[in-house]
Amino acid sequence: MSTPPLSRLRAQPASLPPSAPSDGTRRRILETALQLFASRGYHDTSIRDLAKVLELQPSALYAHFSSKEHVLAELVRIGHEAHHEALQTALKESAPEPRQQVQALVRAHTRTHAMHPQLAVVVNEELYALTPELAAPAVALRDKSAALLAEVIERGVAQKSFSPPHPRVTAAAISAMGVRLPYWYDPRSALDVETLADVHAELALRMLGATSER
Amino acid sequence: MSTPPLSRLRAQPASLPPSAPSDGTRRRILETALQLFASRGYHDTSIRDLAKVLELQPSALYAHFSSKEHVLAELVRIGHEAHHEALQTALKESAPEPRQQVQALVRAHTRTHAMHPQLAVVVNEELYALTPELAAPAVALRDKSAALLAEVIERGVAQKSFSPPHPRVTAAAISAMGVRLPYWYDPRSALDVETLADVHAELALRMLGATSER
DNA sequence: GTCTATATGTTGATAGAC
DNA sequence: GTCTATCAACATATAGAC
Repeated sequence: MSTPPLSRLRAQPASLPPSAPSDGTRRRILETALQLFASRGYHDTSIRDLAKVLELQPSALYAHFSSKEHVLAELVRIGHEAHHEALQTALKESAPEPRQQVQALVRAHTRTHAMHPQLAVVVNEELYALTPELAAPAVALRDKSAALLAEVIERGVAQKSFSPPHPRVTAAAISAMGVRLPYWYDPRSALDVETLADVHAELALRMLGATSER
Repeated sequence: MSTPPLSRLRAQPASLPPSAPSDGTRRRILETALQLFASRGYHDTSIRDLAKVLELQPSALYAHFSSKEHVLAELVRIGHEAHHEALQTALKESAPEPRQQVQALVRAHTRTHAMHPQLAVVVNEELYALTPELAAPAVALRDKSAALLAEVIERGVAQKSFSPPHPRVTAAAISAMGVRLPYWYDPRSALDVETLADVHAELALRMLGATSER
């Protein structure tokens, strides 16, 4: 780890979604690893660093995870599953019109990234530190999540509710708003998450050429 | 480095902007480091990995850079300077109206990220691997670049050419489109860089509530 | 499930010859 | 400016006692 330079992410308590294990030590390891991986990166965090913060001996960690890589894989799994489930739930609870569905998807996407910024960063920046076998389930979920938005946009274009300048590029731009959030948004700022989600939903509709009608 | 898992970035020839040193070995080191840092990350690339690709002994690198960190620092410097200069030039050559200036800034931002994707990734993901002293000049340039866009938006809002739902969040969303480009855009695809830049400029104007009038 | 102790390989960086 | 050789520190992971 060497001496701490800049931190990649604003310091804040590591936040795991409720789907994470509730068990004692295993959860503590995941939370601490999340904090360290998010601020210094996976490769710059050693098993020793992790054990030190946990006030355990390095060897004790191997009673809970078979390798450092499996700790990361578990975080990546949790992150992708929480994100995908949030999107699916949002879609299911939304009215069937493309306009409302885009709003629902964007709000869920934004909320997830704003409320679990460390997890978002680790999932996005450290996925490629995993062997293809361990990364595969996450990559599959990623594709499914992207398809949810793409399909809604496609439907909106087909029924002329949307008129984006380029559907694929616009979908990427909409996704990017959320993905970049952890790097500048401070959840303790005056701007609360729900307002932020509303603004992102409005920006998405503008990009798609749909008026907001709220 | 261990065995290559997934690559972080689509494989493609490392592309340094013209401002990089033209000299022989020093430039070769930078190009190779850029390729490796972009695909595997700084901390997962060893001096030995770098030397191997260059067909040099590890010790030979120290005749050109005083440390591994200084190689990264040089890449980060080149990347930030090229980006900032592109934005400044775009502004200078643009008409003075906020609408045209936003188009110019977004086009330059997008071109830079599309044409030098590895550099963009390394600059954005590995900046925090540097000690604060080595990172400081880049951080300063970053702030100046962000201010260029913020000021144009502010001016457009003041003179009622723009009506973004939230100027700061909208500025972040506009920037995010470009920053996320390297992760999905393939410069060899049918979508050429100038078309992409046009689409991003149009999306930015839509977010700002300015009609395009092209 | 935690500890002490250690095996085994890799790391960034340097010394000194040519 | 490159080489060979090497140092000291650190890495992940394991063995075996309690």
